[in-house]
Amino acid sequence: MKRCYREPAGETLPQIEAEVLALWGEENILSKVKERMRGGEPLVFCEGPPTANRPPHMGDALTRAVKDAFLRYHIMNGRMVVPYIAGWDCHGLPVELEVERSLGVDGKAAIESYGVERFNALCRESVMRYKADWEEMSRRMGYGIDYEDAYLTMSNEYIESVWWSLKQLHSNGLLKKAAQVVPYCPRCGTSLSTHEVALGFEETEVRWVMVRFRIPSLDASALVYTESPWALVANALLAVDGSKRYAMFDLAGEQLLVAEEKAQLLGPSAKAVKTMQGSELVGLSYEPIFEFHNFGGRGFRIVDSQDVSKEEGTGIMHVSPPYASADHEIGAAEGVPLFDPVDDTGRFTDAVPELSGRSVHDASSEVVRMVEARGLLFRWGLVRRSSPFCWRCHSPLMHKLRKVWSVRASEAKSRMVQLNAGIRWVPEAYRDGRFGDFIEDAKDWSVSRSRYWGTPLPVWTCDKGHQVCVGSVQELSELSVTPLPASLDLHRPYIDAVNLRCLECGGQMSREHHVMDCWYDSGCAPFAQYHYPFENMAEFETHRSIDFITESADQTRGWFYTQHVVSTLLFDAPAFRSVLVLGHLLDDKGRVMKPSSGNTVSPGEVFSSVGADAARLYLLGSTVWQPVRFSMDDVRKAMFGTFTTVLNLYAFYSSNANVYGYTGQKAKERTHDLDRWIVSRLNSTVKDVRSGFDALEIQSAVRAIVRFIDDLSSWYVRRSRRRFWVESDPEDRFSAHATLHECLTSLSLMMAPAAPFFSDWLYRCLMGPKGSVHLEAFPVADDVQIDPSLESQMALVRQAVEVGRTARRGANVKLRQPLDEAVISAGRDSAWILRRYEKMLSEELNVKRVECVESRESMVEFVVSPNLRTIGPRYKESASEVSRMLEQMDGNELVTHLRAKGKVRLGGFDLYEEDVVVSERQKSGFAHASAGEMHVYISLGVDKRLRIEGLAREVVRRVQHMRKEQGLRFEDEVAVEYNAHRDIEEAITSYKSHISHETHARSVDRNPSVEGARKWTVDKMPLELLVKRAER
RNA sequence: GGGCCCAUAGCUUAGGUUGGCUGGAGCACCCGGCUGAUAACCGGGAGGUCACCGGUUCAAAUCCGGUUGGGCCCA
Repeated sequence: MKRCYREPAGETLPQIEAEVLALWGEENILSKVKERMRGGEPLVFCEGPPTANRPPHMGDALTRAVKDAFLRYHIMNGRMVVPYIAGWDCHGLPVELEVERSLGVDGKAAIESYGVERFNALCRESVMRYKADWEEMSRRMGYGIDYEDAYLTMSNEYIESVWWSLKQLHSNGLLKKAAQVVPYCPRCGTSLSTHEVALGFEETEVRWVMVRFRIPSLDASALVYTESPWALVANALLAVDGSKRYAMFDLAGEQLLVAEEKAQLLGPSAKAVKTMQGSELVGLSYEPIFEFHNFGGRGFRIVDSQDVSKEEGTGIMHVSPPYASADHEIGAAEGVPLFDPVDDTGRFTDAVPELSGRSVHDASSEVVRMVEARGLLFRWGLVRRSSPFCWRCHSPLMHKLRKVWSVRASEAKSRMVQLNAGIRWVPEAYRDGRFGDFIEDAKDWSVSRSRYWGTPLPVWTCDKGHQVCVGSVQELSELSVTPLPASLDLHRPYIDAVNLRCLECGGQMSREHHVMDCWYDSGCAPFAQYHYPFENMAEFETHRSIDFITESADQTRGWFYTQHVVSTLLFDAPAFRSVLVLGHLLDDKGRVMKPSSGNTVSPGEVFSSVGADAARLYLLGSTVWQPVRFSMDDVRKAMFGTFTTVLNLYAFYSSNANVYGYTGQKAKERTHDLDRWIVSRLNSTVKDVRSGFDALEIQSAVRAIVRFIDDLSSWYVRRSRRRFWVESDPEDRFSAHATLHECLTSLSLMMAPAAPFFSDWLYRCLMGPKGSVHLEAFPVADDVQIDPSLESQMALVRQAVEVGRTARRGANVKLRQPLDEAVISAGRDSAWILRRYEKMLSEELNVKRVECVESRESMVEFVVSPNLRTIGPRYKESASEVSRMLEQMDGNELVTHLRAKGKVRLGGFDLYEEDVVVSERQKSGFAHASAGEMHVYISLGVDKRLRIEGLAREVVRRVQHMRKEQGLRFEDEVAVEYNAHRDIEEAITSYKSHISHETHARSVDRNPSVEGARKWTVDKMPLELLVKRAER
């Protein structure tokens, strides 16, 4: 016989995936998908570019699974994803650090002596290497997107788009250079933006000190608290809040000055001697702790500042202008000359001979000693603080005055808030919560970095201070003093060699040696991925905003933010319209997966062990915006059943379809309840899955699919089994085959976004190897096929079956033993429904008859006993006679009478309802179980006829078992020989044709001396069986 | 110290917007069934103070307030 369908032969999920992956490669499936979606309604997407500086981990796989499922779903629905390309974040400190490490060099001086050209070449190589790792992982997990045309933030085209944006900002006054106190990494020698700082908080112990500043005119010492003792070296001023009260305290004979409200700092023994207004202190001079600089006579005074009130401490703040932004503002306002004794590596210069060459963080304890040596240390201690570290090299950060370029994000605060209101956030709380709060308080964004591997800041200046911000390669070439080389790499050091002619004075201009914050690069991705505005004008102009992005929650201050800033300033439009924020991936113990904790799981290992689809289905079935706990074991446990069940459903389908020559023809009208039911369930499921995807609640889509698989397996196929091979009713057989075919095909389509490999494998098995599930449309629910009342009826039937089986089990009667009768009581409506399914119920419960009743009264025996509390006083000495008579009565009869008439006359005595205690007893001879209103009673009597039938089924079962052991296909015929106990023999002879039919036996013969037979015991009776493949 | 999110069986979790019959599943465990899906399939049992305290209500896992614990973010 020609077999139309491939029959599974023990393939595992990873094997199936490897097979499908190879097919996709051979067929170049991606180009077919792209071709298919051409002309569809655009869906603008942007891959949040992973930084190609480390191998991908499982958390990255989660993000990609979500992106992929989303895109596949919409592609199947006819959307055209633009631009449908991968993207890679190539620049920045992370990459440089990786190279520094591999070269064994540390710091900028070492890089310069190694050579920027060679250094940047290595950076490029490093990026390409990690990019390859990422592509490998992404392809293996089925992330369908164009990797060949991926955007790279290091490409000349991308850089040109970034330059274009910078020129727009520059000409609108939104990109400016100014001296600012900024977070600074001494090791990396560059400043960081506020949101970069946010990425690197770590818990550490910080040394605090309280020091004395002598104020000769008061004959007292001002107490000052600080957690950066080293900055005392550059102290220029003290500041108080003029509007506050201050007090002088006497403590062990010493006069100490602090804010009045801070008295508790000094302890109970301190006595206030005198109080004064802060403004009275302003203008007083104090004795400097150190005199490394004299500040031209403008320093060592007490000044007034609003910033003091915000400070923790004593209410008196020491001011060291280069190391805090508030301090810098105060210093500038007071006209204090700048004194910055710290170099770019964070070390003290020769201006502080005692500390020269020591890094500021190391020097704190030495500074404390120096203060102590001068007798000015009041107290010190350690405190746990979460303080900022460099998000990449983990050096402690400092604040430092730098000339930096910054983007005036603060000027667009309110517009950013307005535009954010139109963005759909999932979960919603991010919009006004974490993200909304952040943009409401947006700070200027310092974007220049004094580094090497990055988009060069395209600003050139001449001797006269004229400035030009170049916005394209074309413009560069026009302004260049010498012709540009044919293929100019826009990176350093090549770009540094390009000098421009100043249009204002004709002088020569050279480039500012900064590169851009790599977050600025990625913030430009929405338009730079198209090389806008140099190419693809239409693609970008028609949409402006991305339709959908998704990344993990840490991008709230990262990519989500930088895109929003750039897009608001440049286009006055939101960068994206909807965003799904993902939670972190946790390990099996609920801890965050981090390379530093050593608890990461390698995606490759997961995919080859349990399969990418299983991992995907597991991840996508979780509530992805909350932290997701992940362990390989969980994936195996949770998903193994789902895939093997579908695989076995298909195995069942294919073996039957092959034997009966069914090849996928459509069903005509469906009449069988089970067919109509599963098709209804199928269409309901399609609805649920769609609404899950549409609402960005992918987990509810996945769960609906899993529920359907369970219904298909545990009810539809189980109940329909025999229909698949029934010879007598080919119409019905056809209907069953066609229905299962339709269910499996739709299932493969529904599973395609979440499990792209297995679904395609299944689809090709069902529909032929030429097609692919990914070139098909996502199923559309047909409302006409949905029959809610049928679905609820079937649920009722399943409940009745479950209760009935519980009853059998309670009485310890195996399902294989046929019984006479089941009585189901379930209330009027339910009984009415169940009657329709009596045949199904009798098969499932293996009874000859099913009776559905509305009340269970007939199944209950009433037991009556006398209530002596009322009878006793009334009938005195006759009471015992009344009791005896009562106990002999038929309970049911008595109760019926009593309930109808209200009293009963018994041997001359009147009895009322109150005189009779009625209790219920299950009718004997029945097993009983109940659930809610539903009660099922099953008759337990087994007469000879039932016993013989049961024995016949035992024989069938054993023959089937032996067939399977011999690996026979079910169409193979066998010859059976037996020798058995008399009773079993009687069963075999009575049911010979049934047994032959069920087991495909050509002959069933008794043989008293059968050789090589298997010995069984059935109900303590011997049974010897020999099953051989029948000769043709 | 502030903000956001979370807490349901041993584990993973549904339900919570819209308060309402007995709080559903899956895994693991124990028990069983089926036998033309068989290294498959199906069922049952046990297991819950719905974190805690208080409030609103005829009625709270659900709404409100607080407490504790956890996660993330910030200062």
